[in-house]
Amino acid sequence: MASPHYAKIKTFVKQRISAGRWLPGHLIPSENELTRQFKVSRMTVNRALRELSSEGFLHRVQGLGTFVAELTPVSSLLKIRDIREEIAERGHRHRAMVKFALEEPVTREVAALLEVEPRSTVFRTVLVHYENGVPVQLEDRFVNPAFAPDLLKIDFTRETPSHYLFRVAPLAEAEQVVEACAPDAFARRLLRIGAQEPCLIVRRRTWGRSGVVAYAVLTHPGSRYRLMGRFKP
Amino acid sequence: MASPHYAKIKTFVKQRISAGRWLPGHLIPSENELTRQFKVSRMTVNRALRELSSEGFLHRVQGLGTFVAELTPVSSLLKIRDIREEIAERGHRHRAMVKFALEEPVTREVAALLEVEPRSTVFRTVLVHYENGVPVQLEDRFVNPAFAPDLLKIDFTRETPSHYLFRVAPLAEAEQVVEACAPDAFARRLLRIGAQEPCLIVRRRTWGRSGVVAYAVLTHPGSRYRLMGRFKP
DNA sequence: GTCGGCCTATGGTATATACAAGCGCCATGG
DNA sequence: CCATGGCGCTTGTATATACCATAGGCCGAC
Repeated sequence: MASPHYAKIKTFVKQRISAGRWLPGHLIPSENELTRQFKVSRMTVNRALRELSSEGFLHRVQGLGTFVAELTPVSSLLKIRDIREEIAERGHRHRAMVKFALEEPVTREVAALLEVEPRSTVFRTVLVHYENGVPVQLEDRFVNPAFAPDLLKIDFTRETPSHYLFRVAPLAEAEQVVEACAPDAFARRLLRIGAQEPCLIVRRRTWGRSGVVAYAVLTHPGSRYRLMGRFKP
Repeated sequence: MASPHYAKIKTFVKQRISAGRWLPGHLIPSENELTRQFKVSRMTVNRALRELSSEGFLHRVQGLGTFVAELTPVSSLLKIRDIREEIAERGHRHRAMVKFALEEPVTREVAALLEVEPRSTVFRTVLVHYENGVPVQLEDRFVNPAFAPDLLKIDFTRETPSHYLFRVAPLAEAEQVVEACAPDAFARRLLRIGAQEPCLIVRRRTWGRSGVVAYAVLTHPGSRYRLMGRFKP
């Protein structure tokens, strides 16, 4: 066993969380309890839990105990990241459910956004992304078939549309508009939220070398998703 | 001296770095050296340096020593704009209503965000910004008085706090977190919206040369505000 | 019933100590 | 000359202990 004790405790706790045995808000064993379970000193347990807390996995309250942090994933305002990678980076489990993936005639609005002919067809994929079993993003994506003719052959439970598009049409530019909206019935059902829960909607257009590759409407439950950006002017 | 020893050591090291006295690659004093300087135990120094290392400020090599980390490039095209200018640019009328502007003791949360002592006081300004008479932003701002001692003397109906801070403490870095939330009663009343109207909340921290200048919570009615960013990766 | 103080469990910090492990230097011996 | 091992420095980890601060429940006094 090469890795130090505190690392083993961290791994133990992270596994409980990512396996869903300890859900957000769950009170985990106290330092003294873990001290007994792992037969190490309290300082070692303290270090493990303190680090997990600073990494955002746990939430500690003096006098009360240590809780599994609420799911408030933070994603980037400035970079386009694949949600699957983001979730994996947090040590969580990602799963995608494909609602549908097909070729359909464009609406006038989408034609304008994708800069394609009004009577052409585009690919449209609708997926729900889950983090540890909780739906965190409804992805409704329109793709210009000229840039990704094989898109519909992809198994989206293994590779996200976003990741595939990065591969076949490297990102040259992006535009995002962020807003808060009440969810429609479709989003409520797929994200398993109530009508009163606000949603964070990101409308994103991405460009490759020679034009608009995709337009995506990403709907997130307000309580489970945040966007973050840090920058120097 | 409210803050713990390890935090003081962290602050000391960060100041040396941000002041440019210790440049990237510089070998900083060893744990034992700092132990003597600060008259604390080695474990305390170890914690301070270990945390700074995990936060990316330092780089440690067993057997060699602790070095100031190389610069990690952060690029972005995002800008912090003064809302008054934004509204003026759209050809609309801006008006600000000052709800209050005073000095008050910090909460623990704000103390941590502003990186000030837990029992100190900070300036707090609460304003509502109107575009053509319609409320579009509730601004709740906490300011470190050290950077803007004369803040409360400003007439905020003529110059926004944000604009004043740009003048007296030039922006070196910023961090924003965006989320969608239901408005609380206070926001509902000031923004004149219903409970079911989602809000877009931007939490923004801004840095000057030598520390966190302000923390602002900006609440916008979802139907009247959007954030947009366009960028190249 | 209500208020206030006490008790206990929790996490937060600080210390002294110990040993492990990585790196560089240098003396010693071939 | 070079190789090797010892030594001293560094950071990395682990422990036992102590005391502080906070939250919440409990119980008695009023």
